[in-house]
Amino acid sequence: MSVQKLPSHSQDFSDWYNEIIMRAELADTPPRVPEQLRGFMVLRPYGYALWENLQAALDAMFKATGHKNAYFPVLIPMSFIAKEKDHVEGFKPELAVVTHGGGEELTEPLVVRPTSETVIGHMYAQWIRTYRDLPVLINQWGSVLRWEKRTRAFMRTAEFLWQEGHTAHATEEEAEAETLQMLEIYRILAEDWAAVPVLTGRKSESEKFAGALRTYTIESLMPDGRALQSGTSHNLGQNFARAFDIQYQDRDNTLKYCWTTSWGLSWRMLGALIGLHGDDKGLKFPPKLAPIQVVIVPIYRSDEERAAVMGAVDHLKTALSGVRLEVDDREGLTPGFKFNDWEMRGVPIRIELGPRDVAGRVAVVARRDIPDKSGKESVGWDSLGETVQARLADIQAGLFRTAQERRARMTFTASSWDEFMSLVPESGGFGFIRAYWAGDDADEAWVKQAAGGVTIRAFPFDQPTEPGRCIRTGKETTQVAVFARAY
RNA sequence: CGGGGCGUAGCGCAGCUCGGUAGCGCGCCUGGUUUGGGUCCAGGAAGUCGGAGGUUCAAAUCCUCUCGCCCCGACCA
Repeated sequence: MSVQKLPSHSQDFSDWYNEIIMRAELADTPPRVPEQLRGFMVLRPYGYALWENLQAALDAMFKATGHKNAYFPVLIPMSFIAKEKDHVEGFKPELAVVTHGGGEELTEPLVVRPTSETVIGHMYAQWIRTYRDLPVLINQWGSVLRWEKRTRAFMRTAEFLWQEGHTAHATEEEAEAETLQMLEIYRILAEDWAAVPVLTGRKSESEKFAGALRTYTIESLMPDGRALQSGTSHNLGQNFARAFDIQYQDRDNTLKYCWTTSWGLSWRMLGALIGLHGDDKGLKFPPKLAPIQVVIVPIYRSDEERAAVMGAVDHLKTALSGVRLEVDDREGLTPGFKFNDWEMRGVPIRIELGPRDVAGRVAVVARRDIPDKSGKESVGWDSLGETVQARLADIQAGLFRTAQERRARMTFTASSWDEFMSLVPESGGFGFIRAYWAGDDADEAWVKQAAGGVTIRAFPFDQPTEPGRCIRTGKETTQVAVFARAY
């Protein structure tokens, strides 16, 4: 309930982001003792409610595509992690290791899961016997731990809440179809629920998941022009099946290795929607995920007025059943204060209800996405429910459209290395650059070095039909890559 | 891990150059007042001055070491 101004969303995005998360009571910082205990985050009730809404939407889509939820242990034997060569190399630097239990030194160190392919692979090896057992379609909601060096609330934390899906299939085609299907579900969550436009595509060799055959990604673009990898789906090929001996007996009576996939989306998606939709007044939550969709601010002077207004509030509550509603009946705060407070917290619609409105059996409906008076309208009680639904849908669509337009303004194409470099500032984000690419791992590393941390975010699904020249090698190619600096 | 900035009440900061025992704004508590865009008034609570060591009669202030936070890099599904 501070009256301090927020940092500017467009000018000082980093400051704005850190500040709004604390101010809106989405998250807080836990104690840092010992000093190495860094990068953890307390998710407060308002932030958790946002996560629950996201979770509900995503979980429903998982269930609708035949997946079931299960749960696996947090601690994984070190030897499991080491079974897949690329996997251990990728994760070793960020593992937290438990060496003691019950006061005794363990015979083998245990790793706090950085992801669960290994334990789940181990279990699948025991559960899968025949082609009739396939496919296995399981998802886990939980948290994982990766000892990250540079952390940032929601976007990169040491421990994070997420879901990880793990599936096993008889054929490569099925596994690939599953991988792409889950990426599409992530796209729907991002765009239709979080109102976050995302670029969909495949990761380069050097950016793919440790142990995967192919990694697909959804990439969003923050207002400061940095890319944020917002969800990934991996076709693991037979790498984990071989490492954990996940085999099935096929119709032809021979033993075959399964094809497995994994896919994960974390609370980083919340970071994306928090960062993307805000303005200098605070958050703007997309209605479909907003913890509070509508807040009613009652206005009165005398006790009689109070009684009349609060009576009307009860009436409106009934009219608005089905929306996530909060009544701000806090005493001693002026309406103006409450207006600003709820705007800061990102509530899409505010209803102002005072004696004048009660007399006319109307209420003032104010939109978070349209500032000041122009976003207000007086609506009769009878049509209030209908109007609110319509405005919520309109706000949802508007947030997405605005974000899409901004992304379009920050998406460039480069047809030569010089042109590419002219688009890249010395530091900080600048947007997406589309460019023809025929380079290899070494070329990618070279670009990263030469352009100060710019990487290939994805080879987008949206590819050109005309060939062009690779900005690095000069070779003719039909492949386009999208480059950016990432979070 | 490199470069830069900063640690003083819950939050934002002043005081440090030139040592003398801590202050401002917001928030918080109490009472009153106000309530259609961040009410006003009065009273009050709250700080090992990031930590350790040193110099000194005396340290927020000077010296040494150390820890943390933020920003920019490196690292990172």
